[in-house]
Amino acid sequence: MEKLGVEVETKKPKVKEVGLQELPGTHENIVLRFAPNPSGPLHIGHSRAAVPNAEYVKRHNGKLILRIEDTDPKRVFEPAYQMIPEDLKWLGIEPDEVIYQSDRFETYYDYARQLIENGAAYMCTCDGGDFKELKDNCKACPCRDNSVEENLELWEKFDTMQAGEAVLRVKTDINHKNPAIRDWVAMRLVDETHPRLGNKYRIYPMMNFSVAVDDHLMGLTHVLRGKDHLANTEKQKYLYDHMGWDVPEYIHYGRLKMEDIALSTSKAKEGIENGTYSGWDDPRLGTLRAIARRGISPKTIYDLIIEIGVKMADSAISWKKIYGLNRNFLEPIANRYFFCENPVKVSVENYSEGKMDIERPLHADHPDRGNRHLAFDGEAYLAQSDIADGIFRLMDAVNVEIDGENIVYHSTSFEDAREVKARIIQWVPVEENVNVKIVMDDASVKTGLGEKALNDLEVGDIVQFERVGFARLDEIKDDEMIFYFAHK
RNA sequence: GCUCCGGUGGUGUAGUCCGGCCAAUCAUUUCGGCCUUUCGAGCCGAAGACUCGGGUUCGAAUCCCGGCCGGAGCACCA
Repeated sequence: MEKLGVEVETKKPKVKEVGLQELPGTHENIVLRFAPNPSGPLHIGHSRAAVPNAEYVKRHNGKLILRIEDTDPKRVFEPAYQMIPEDLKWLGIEPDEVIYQSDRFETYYDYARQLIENGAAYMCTCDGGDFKELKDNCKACPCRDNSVEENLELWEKFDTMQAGEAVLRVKTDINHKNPAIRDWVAMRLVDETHPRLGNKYRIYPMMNFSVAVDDHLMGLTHVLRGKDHLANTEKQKYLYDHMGWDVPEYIHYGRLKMEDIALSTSKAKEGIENGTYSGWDDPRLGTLRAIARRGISPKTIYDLIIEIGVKMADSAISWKKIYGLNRNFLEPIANRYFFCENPVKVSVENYSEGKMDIERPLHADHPDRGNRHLAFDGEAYLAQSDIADGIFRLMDAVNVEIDGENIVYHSTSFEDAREVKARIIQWVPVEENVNVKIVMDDASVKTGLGEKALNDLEVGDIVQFERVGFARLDEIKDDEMIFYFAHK
């Protein structure tokens, strides 16, 4: 008995984690960072990195750094400097500090020099191909044996060399079983004009170098990154080792595959430039701003990413899942309205009930929100796709029988409609209505009429068009309202 | 090819480290029913999974070995 008791006690309590696993290592004064390359606005894939960082910081009252990794001028898209913080804000993420790597070149140079002085890095003037040949065969290149003095001399002259003529390499293990790890490049020459630096510098740090220096200097306790950085983590550990720094806790998460939108930032940019897409918020794109425009709640994305967590296995997220979650947010807030696509004006023969003022609640579950009013006096617009032979109930109004071109009054009560199992369809009054366009998720447009109560809406409001789906009001024009379709 | 990493319902997850409380959690999805009124919302209900084969063990989703499948990296990109 006693033995059993001891065994049970040594076991860690199994705490049910909600979504994110507990952070390894310290939970005191944690410092995390989100470090995107400013090549465009944030994509849904970026939220995979941003959200867990922000969530851990929130849970442990830590510090979140937004670090803009703009050390490759070819991959900097200037507007992204503004777009990234905007997109983070939409997600509900406010970094405690924003840092631009392009401000820190002098720092990188200091550490590069230190590394050379320690004999941990060397200037390599080999041809790239030749170096690879040697490296792949576990052979050091001739430059590796140069003295510290020779290296320092080359380092001083680095700035005057031709791009490609030399690089600074960090010594690792030339026999490392993974060739990718062997003596990686820390600094190279770049002649491109940098959007923030102009042509002030020619010596640019490689990502592995600037990231490791910054992660250390900024006191990162944990580094969350995709598993595509696994080899980089190992490379960077050599640098920590050379410098005698403590390594942070590394957490690698798997790839996030998103169905339908395999669109990379560069492809999206190209499509925008050639007119294929209307902009970064084109509904076909997977950018956060496109998703926002369609009425997807940031909370949906945030929660979904938390649910996916930071495990190493890849995951594929589907629109169905996003829509399903988002529906839970939208259902209680979105008021209901009628919309008829490709409206057809119909007159109900033999209708003699006179003018009806029909009231329908803005939301069936929230009567306190009030009612909309729809007038019916024997005529209405119906959606073309709803017109077919049979008995139909114009929702809350009358029941009609359609037979080819003829539309004849059948009855008025809902009970009569039920009795004949009439399908219930929505309609729009002929006197008072508004022109509505709905931009669908494939950028096609549904054109039709909506009820006049839509006039009370403001841009940004999300509604549910009954039997059509949820949509966000994007723009109010003089003679029409433009919605973006979210989902059913 | 080489190096490394994964594999729980259609999808996303919990459980795996420390084997039994797991005939496996929750969400989404699909299907069915309900609803004085969304054939598309809502409500209720149901369906559906441990990659395979060996081994260890009284007992394996969980530990070991092997196969299969999938992914990533192999840049003077990040």
